Amino acid sequence: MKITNEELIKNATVLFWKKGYSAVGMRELQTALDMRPGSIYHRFKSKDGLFRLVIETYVEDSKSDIEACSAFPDALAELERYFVSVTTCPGELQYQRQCLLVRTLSDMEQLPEAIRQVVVDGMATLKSAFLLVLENAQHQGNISQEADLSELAAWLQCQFVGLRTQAFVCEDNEQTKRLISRAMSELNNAA
Amino acid sequence: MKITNEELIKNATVLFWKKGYSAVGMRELQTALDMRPGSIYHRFKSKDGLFRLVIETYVEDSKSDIEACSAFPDALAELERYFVSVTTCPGELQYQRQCLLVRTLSDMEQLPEAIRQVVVDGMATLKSAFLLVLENAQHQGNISQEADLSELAAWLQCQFVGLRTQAFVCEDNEQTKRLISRAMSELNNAA
DNA sequence: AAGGACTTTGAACGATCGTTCAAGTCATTT
DNA sequence: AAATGACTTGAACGATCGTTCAAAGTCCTT
Repeated sequence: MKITNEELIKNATVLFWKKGYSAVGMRELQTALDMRPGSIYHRFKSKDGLFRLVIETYVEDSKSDIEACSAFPDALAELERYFVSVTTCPGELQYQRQCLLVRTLSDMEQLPEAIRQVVVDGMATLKSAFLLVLENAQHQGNISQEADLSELAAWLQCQFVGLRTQAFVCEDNEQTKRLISRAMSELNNAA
Repeated sequence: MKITNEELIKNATVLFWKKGYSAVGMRELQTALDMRPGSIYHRFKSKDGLFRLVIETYVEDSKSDIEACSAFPDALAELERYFVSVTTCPGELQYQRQCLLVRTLSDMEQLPEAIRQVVVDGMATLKSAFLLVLENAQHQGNISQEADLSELAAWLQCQFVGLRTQAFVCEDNEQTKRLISRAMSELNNAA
C-alpha cells in the first residue's frame, strides 16, 4: 500500500468530475489509478464506495474553501474572489467550473440511496458554509442586522450554481465576472 | 405509422428527462414507445437521432413558453409566473424542475459533436427568448432605456438555471417563490 | 388478385459493463 | 527457513448495452 487513499481519490475525482459517475468505467479507473480490479475492490469495496469517498472529499474541500473567506477582513470581497476563481479556471481545468455536486444530480437515479443522501447533505453543507461567511460579513458591518441570513445563504447558493453552470457553458470570462460583481452588489444593496 | 412522431417524442422526452441520456436504455425506450428495435431505428436512425429530436423539440417548446410572456401587458410579471410554474411543478412532474438542457450538460462527453452543438445552441436560443421578453418590458416602461439588455438576458438565464436547480434539490416551494420574487425585484431595481 | 413499397418484427451480434475469486507476490513474524 | 497475513493480480462471469437484418406483415396501386 505505497500510494495513499488521498492520492487515489484525487485521481478518481478528476475522472468523475470530467465524465460523470456512470460514464466512468472500471477499466478507465484501473488505468487512471494504475490498479487492477481486485485491488480497487479490496480498498474501496465497489465503484460506488470509491465514488462516495470522492464526493465526501469534494464536499469537505469545498466547505473549507468557502469558509476560509470568513477569515478575511472583507469576507464578501474574498467570497467574490472565490467565485471568480472557480468560474474562470482555464483550459484543462474547465470541467471544474460546474460544481461536482450539481453535476452528480444527473446521476442520482442510478446511485444507491446512501450516496444520494451524501449528495443532498453535501448541498446543505455548502449552504451552511455560505451562511458562515454571511454571518462574518454581518459582524464586519457589510450586511444589515435585519437581513435574513438563512435566506441569503440559499440565494448565494442559487447564484453559485447558476454562475458556475453559465461559466461552464459560455466560456466568456469577462461576462462571468460582470455577472458575479452584479450578484455581489445586489448582496450589498438588499442586505 | 399510426402514431405520430410528435407523440413518440413526447414519451421519449419523459424518459430522457427523468433519467438522463445515457441512463436510458433502448429496451426501456422500446417499452415506453411500444415499438421494437427495428422500428425505432427505421424511424429515428439511432438512439442519438431520437435524443436529438427530443432536445430540439424541448428547445422549441421552451422558447415558445418564454416568448409567450412578451404578449402580456406586464411581461415581467408574466415571466415571474412562468418561473414559479416551472420550479414548483408537483410530485410526479418534479423531474421537470431541472432544465433538460442543463441536465444534458452532464452527458455531453458521450454525445456526438452534432448533438452537443444542438444543446449549446439551445442554451443560446433560450437566452434570446429572455432577451425578447426584456425588450418588451422595456417598451412597457418597466426597464430603463439605458439598461444593457443583452447582459440582463444572460443574468436572467443564470437565475433561471440556479433557481431550477435549487428547486429540483430542495423542494421547498415557498422558499423558491421568495427567491424568485427577490430576483425579479432586483431586475426592477437595477434596470 | 397481384405487385411493390413501406413498415414492423424479434432473435441475435459483438462490445462493454461492474464484479468476483483462485492464485500469486511480498514483507513480517516465528 | 518456514509460516502467516496483507495486498495484488488478471482471467473470467453473467448482465446489459446499442445495433443489425432477414423475414413477415401491412397497405395502396394497378
